[in-house]
Amino acid sequence: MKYQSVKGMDDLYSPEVENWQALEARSRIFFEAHGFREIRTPVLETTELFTRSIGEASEIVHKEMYTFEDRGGRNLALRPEATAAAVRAVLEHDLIREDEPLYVYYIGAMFRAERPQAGRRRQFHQIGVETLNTRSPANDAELVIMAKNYFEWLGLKRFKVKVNHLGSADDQRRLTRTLTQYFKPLVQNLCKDCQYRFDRNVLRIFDCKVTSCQPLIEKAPKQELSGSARSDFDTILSILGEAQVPLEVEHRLVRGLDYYSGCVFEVTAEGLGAQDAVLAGGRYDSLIQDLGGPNRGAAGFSIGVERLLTALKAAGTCLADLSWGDTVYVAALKHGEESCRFYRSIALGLVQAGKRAHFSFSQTSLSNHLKRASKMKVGYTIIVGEDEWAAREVSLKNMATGVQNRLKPEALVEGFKDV
RNA sequence: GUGAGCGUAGCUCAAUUUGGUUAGAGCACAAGAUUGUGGAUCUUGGGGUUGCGGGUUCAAGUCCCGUCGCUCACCCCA
Repeated sequence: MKYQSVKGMDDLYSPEVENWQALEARSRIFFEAHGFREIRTPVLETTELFTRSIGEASEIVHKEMYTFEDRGGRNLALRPEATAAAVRAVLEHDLIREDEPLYVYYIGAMFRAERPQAGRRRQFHQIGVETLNTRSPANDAELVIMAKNYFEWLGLKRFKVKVNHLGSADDQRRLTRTLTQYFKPLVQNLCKDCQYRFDRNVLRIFDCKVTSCQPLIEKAPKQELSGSARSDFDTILSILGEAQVPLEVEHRLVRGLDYYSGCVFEVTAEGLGAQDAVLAGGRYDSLIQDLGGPNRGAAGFSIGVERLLTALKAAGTCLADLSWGDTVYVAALKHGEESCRFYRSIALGLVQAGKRAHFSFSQTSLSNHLKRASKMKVGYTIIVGEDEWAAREVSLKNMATGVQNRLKPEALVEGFKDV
């Protein structure tokens, strides 16, 4: 085979594509019902937008971005995520009003040059929301509650909600200091990856899954929230408790994008393999200002579409109706210019009747036509053979009951009632 | 970027203890039994450079090397 799709980038077609269509449609309904409006931004942005927002040192920017120089010498990147782009667009068009929160959502393709594996593609898709110009802990809690309702509404049965609070900037600096002190004498006992993390970002050691590191991590000092961070997190937890969101406070939950600042959360689902996070998000209070805007807080989350569809499938939930019950199989046995016009009028009648039509021009026996129609599980079959053609009529057959009527094409729409 | 596993028909897989004639089966597809009436059954049929290239051998789907691709995991993340 000469050509194939680029590694980690998939083609999508029926019947899988119908699930995507259904998920996108339902997500739009859900988030628009919650006051969010869609924002569509280009897949290409200047590389700097991402190095600024996600962080120069982050893995994503460091080695996973598709970057290139265009003909004008501009450094561009395929977006690895959408939050920075959404904020850029909102600032560029001055969409933030003084005392009004701005709710936007997006659906689209993201790109990261990682080695593909289960739940990880180089082109993948996210559905995400951003609540801009918000500061209150209640807002963060609402996001988590909305996420929970969204998954339940879609029919995802078993999922876990994990939350954490990264603390104030001071808290984070202090934790980094104490962790560095704590791990310093233990470095040689840590795994190779953790030794690397120790040098680059101690907080990441919490992500380690190597068993030999676990005892050391268990005993490591936890984040001690101070002042408003403490009270904000308490407020969030109590709202989520009232809303009966079953959650786990995961002190080890740290996000890999530098712009996250306060409350962070994650939803994991079953049946996903090693990459089991289906949603992740949190507060990013300094990003708007970092990108040249006013000092306004914000929070949001994004959902991995591929992972969500996998999890829904594992949960036995089917979003798309793939039945062919409203499809009409047309056995077009006559060929020629005049019969072609005849078929076009039939097609029009079917559209008016709200049916889908599958025209088959195969030169095969009627018996085989009906065999195919049966296998496709269509609701009706229209036969136009010698007899019908001579009278310029059609035979309409109900495949479930076997009832069949001869009709003029004009009477076709009404005819569905009688078979 | 690191590691492991796997590439045989459209799909899922076979092919005796390092090898032995013409690489098989199920599903799917197509035709017929039924020349204008379907889902079952039966019969028949089309389909393959065994991913690609090289090597060892009288002989390679099978063994060796390389290469490409896929998968899973690490890493990272949605």
